[in-house]
Amino acid sequence: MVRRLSGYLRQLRFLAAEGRRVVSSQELADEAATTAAQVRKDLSQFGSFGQRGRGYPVAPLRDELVRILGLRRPWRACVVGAGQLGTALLGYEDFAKRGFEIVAAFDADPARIGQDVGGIPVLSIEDLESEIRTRGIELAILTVPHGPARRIADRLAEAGVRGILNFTPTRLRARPGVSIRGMDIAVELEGLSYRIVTGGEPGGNGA
Amino acid sequence: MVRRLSGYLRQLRFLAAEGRRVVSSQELADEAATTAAQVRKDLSQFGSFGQRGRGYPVAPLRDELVRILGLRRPWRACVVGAGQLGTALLGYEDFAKRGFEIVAAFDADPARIGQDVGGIPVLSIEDLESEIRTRGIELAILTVPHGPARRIADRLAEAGVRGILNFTPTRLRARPGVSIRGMDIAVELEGLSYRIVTGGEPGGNGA
DNA sequence: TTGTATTCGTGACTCATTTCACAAGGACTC
DNA sequence: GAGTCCTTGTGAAATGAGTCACGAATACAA
Repeated sequence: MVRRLSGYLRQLRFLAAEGRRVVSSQELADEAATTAAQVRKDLSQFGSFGQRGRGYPVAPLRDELVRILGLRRPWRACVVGAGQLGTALLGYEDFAKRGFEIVAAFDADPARIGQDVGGIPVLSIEDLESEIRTRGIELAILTVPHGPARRIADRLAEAGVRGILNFTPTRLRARPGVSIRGMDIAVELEGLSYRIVTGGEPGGNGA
Repeated sequence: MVRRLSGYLRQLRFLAAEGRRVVSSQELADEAATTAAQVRKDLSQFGSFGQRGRGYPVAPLRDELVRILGLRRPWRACVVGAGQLGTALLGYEDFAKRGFEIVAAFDADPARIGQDVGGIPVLSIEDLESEIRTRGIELAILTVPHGPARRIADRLAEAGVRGILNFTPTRLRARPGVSIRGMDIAVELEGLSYRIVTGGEPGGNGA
């Protein structure tokens, strides 16, 4: 359901940039691949933002969603593991626009430590805890190999990180106070495979 | 639910490599962050693979899941967009082990076309349709910028690709016969943000 | 062989999500 | 200002997912 809220927010930002003032639940639904009733139900959980007969005011609803999703101020994030994938993510400018500021990367390889990737410093994994504290890092994107993944996730939790986006194929232990979200690419491909062979409906999950 | 099946499969492969012969629903549940009853329900949808009083035979159940998930023979896949992220994915060896063979990459940049990334050729996006047909490519991992994303997705569908794993922040139109799965990193981060500010339980989605 | 301990498979139940249907409220026309 | 057209907000119904509880089948010990 939060996925859908994200979808509405994206569309609202686009509409606001276009100068649109109001939007109907139907229009939001089309773009987010859901139904008008679903949009209204989703939004009504948090309040009554629309106007009957008119629709939803674009900018105020966008701001409301920003608030609901906890994006009023940018999150300070880091990438742990400056390998190929990690480095690719460091160059991803969209993060800043969407409210996530990547302020550091960490790696164990001395050849990489001290480098600057698009203005983001690559720090030593040895200093993980202290750097997280001094830089006020709240989120971590984990792109290390399977081997050290669990241990590093534990260290991140210990250092006070609030959320981890886990790109490793490792299932992390849940820790109180730390939200974890997995992004295993192979798992997603398996999901595709399953849908194809079972002939399920194509659309499915957010695209 | 397919996500859980993937989790069981991963664990079963691990157990098989260790030489284990049988495993209980409880044990599978622990590793996949679910319950024993859930495991049994999930598996019973496809048949009766366990033995009462003993558990599930590891190798046969693994093979059964491989079949259910459509992984009996490897899928032929390509990466479209050989930028930072695309290149990173080309180097990801786990794909082969999990049943996905990346046979080509596509890009529009002449400087990249003709290169070889870890044995995988970077082809011209102009030849997308013909190369997909001659190489028998069935899946595409889309890592192009927002601008051309929709058009390229349409071309992929036109060329007969069966599934698209969409890393772009663009919502693709559903096309009959083409399964689409979105992996928008910012959306996932927003999900983390929401869970943190609302104080929801940490564990949540697969890690 | 009998008894006890396991563990699967499954129907019944509960809980959550989604869809439906429609009254309430506002805009717009003539 | 009366009538018509939209569109939201929301209870109620329908659907789906997950949990529970227990019978059936097996292993193992005595």
